[in-house]
Amino acid sequence: MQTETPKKPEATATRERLIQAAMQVFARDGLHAATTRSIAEAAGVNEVTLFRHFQNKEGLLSAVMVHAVQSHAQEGLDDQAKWTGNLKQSLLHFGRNFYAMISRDEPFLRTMIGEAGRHPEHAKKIITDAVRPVRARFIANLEAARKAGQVRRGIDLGVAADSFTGMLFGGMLRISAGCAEGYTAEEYVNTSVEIFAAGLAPVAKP
Amino acid sequence: MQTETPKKPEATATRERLIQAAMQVFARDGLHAATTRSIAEAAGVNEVTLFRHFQNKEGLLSAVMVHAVQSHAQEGLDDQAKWTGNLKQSLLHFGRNFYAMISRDEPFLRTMIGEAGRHPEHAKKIITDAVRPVRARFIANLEAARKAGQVRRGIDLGVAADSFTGMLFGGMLRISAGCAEGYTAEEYVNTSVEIFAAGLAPVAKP
DNA sequence: TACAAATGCAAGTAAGCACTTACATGTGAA
DNA sequence: TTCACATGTAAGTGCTTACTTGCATTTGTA
Repeated sequence: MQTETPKKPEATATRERLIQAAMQVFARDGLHAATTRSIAEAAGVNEVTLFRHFQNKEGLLSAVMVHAVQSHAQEGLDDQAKWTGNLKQSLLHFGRNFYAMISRDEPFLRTMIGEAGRHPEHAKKIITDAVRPVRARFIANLEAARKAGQVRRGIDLGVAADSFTGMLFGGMLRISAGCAEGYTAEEYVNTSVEIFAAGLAPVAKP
Repeated sequence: MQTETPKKPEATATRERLIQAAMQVFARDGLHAATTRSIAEAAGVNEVTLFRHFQNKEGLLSAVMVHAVQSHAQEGLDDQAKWTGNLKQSLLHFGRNFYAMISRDEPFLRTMIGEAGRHPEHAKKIITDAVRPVRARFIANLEAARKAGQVRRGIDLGVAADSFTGMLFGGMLRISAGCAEGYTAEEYVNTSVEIFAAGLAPVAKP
């Protein structure tokens, strides 16, 4: 029994297969309804192997969270746009990337939202380690845009950043649930960016 | 045994107490983790009484959904503002009411979002019966504002309406989870409305 | 008073759950 | 060859779950 620190590379592979499977089953069935049996089955290993790698179901969940945060922290780093030019273009680029990211992990995010009140420590970890850096760089970009005269004053950029991502997030939840009436995800992002960019732009002096 | 159609008024009262308790326990523990035992305990009745009123747990959940939709459909009707005057004021009034509403039912909504993929029929019902009428009137109000020259052209008002409510909804999720950094819910709504109103306003001609 | 509806109470069922124990099998390195 | 590591297999533990059955008790009504 090796639990938590496998020596051989094949053990590490099994461990990662379990984490991947757990992420999918957790997202599909919910944290509570997901059974260790079904997770092991999805990973193609015996249920006992699951308990040899992780002390219990909670330990597996923690490992899933760590993995989810790590895989998210590595992306979004390819955003080296200028943000000092056309604000609408920059917002559109960021917004599309952001929407694609949250849309890809929609089932998992949905489960996490539903369970956030029941597992505050995991929710906090995701926020702290995964969304905060993305948010910080977005805010910094907005500040750069403001210095370039693209954003008017009198608006808290931290709140504005959360309004923008919240708008995309709320829309993604609606659209992925099939409750968007008469428009596509792309149209939603485009229109949202259109409104938001105009809302941030300095007022035109007559 | 009477199941589903009580004759005496006291039976109806018991049934409603069970529905109220179920709504709370479902929201607190999640649809799957909530047990019939704890629901009956929260309602102050015997567990057997629960099964005498509803065939099974699923039947209770359906009754909860019907009740939630009905109670929501009755509110929000006190919005007889003009919408042809100051757009920002109208949006602020609507936004505050909307935020207060979703904030009050936050645990329940959170659970529903998490479970929407697992119970599509219930999610659809909530959308169709509860959010669609509110959305329709909001859109109609935006159209009235546009006719009054308060909203520029070239923007799909259906998408805009969903962007606005999505923005408030996404912010509510963040704030209620304690992940808002350095601002209150009121500041969030104010800034969101500020940006959104400016984003919808007609461009100032030089 | 008699009756039926509504509830409580005690007990139990069958199934599923997380998790454990004991033992056999395969594999790569010393 | 040997041996520790990794996994599989089989069986079982104790607990909880949704849900049921039978019977006693209250309560409004005719």
